[in-house]
Amino acid sequence: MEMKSVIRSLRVLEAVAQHQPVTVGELTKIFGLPKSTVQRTLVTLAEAGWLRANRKDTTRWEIGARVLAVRPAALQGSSLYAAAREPMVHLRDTLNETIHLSVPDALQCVVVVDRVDCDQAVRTFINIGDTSPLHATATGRAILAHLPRADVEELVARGLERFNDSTPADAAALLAELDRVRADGYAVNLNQYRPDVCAVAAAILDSDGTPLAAVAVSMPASRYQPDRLPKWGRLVADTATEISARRLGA
Amino acid sequence: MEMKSVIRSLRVLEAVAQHQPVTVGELTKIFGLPKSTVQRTLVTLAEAGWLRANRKDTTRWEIGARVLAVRPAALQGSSLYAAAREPMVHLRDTLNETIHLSVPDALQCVVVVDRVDCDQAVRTFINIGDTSPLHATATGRAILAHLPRADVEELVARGLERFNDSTPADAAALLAELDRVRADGYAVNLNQYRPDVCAVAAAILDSDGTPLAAVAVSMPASRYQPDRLPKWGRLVADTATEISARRLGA
DNA sequence: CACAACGTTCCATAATGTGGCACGGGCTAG
DNA sequence: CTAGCCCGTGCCACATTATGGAACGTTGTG
Repeated sequence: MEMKSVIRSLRVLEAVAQHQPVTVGELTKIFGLPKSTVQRTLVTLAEAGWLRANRKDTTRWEIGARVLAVRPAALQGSSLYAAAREPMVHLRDTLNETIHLSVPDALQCVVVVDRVDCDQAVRTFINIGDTSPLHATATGRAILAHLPRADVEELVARGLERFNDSTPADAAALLAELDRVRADGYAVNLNQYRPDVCAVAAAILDSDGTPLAAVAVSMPASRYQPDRLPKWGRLVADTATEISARRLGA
Repeated sequence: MEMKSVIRSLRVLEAVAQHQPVTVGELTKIFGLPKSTVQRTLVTLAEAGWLRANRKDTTRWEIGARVLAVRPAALQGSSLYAAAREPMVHLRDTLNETIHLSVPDALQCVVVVDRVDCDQAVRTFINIGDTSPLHATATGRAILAHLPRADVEELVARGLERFNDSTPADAAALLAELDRVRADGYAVNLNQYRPDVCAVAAAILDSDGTPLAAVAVSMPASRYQPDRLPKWGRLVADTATEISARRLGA
């Protein structure tokens, strides 16, 4: 409602990130704004260090380095990030599936902040920065299971979007699943968000028990084997515990 | 010169990143702006998803997750980032010193984008997002050595800031050093930028030979041993080569 | 209990961003 | 070779938009 120029500038920044390196003309088509407005916005963002002209084609714009100094608190000082790296690589080596690290964003969603790829020919593909709903994914529920009951109810009150038949439909189903997550120490998602994607996740906790993030192993549904779940769940949970411990020890 | 509100909003965003979680009052002290202006800016940034209220203390603001979807092209798809991780950990394990990954920012500076810590009691401390000049650091010169002569001259023309007596003073000194870097395959920095910090770095190249980034091992000057330089240089250069290869293979 | 400090809201003011237009350079088709 | 086109860039009168002082409500403290 306020500061339209700021909001618009940030949208432009996001568009540049998506299409970089991009020209003024391309952006005017995306936004339907006058050329001069887009141009001015780009110059301003560049002046602030958030954008820069491409070195090879100076009429194309790309994201500048300033962006890297601005990171969510969970990643600040790289404590979570650095602590997670080696355990994630180890888990990938053990399971040979893609491993993700995600952080919650204010009860809205979880965001993928890091990824370790496997070398399978068929594998899940999720980008750093991608978001997904808390209630419909293994990562989200691993985190939800460690949040106060009130927060879960707030989330339920906002409505649980369904992505297909297996997405938890109501508060009861979700709460029962969260109980199971707490009992087992890991969360599971079988095609409940993206079709054909299964995942097993566990929460990374702060010293006071607050869930800071979650690690997950995700795979195509075709490679999911129910009988291996207890073992995989334990491995993921152990990885999360190891990361929590390293973060606090550092 | 233009769009003051946008520039100011970005400064506020950066300040929040530095001090998060932070209150309106603290920010007004930092900027000397009226409370209402800061407040409005914060709400606007939050509306755009770049900021959010802290969950535990809703009067404190912190960086939102949206930021993570906006990354420089060099890191896009995380190919560099993911490719670099394991070789960096391996190098750290071999040398037990802090390892950095940095990317150049448009002939202006290099930015640290990743870090693997060692467990030494005394160690170098550089944050992700920190920037340093191209001509005065090992990382910068490792990259400069692989840029066209014209680019180096452009940089020289802009002037070479000196940080202490050992910083390269003129074009001749810098060009001679770059020749040495190309011959040896690694760059060295002995207290030329930050006092008491030594580093050995090597460039990570794209398929066409463009330098995309550089890996560096950095250590307190007290642990630098000249006789080990050839061996360390070779290890760092091998790590850079390995990262280049992994990135292209992926 | 009263004061102080803080986050939040409101609104008249003018400063600020807007976008139509025009310029110049590079590219392509005739 | 040149005419026509498209693109990035710079300008400027207009009015939309952000500004910041002042007032309000709440919290915690002496």
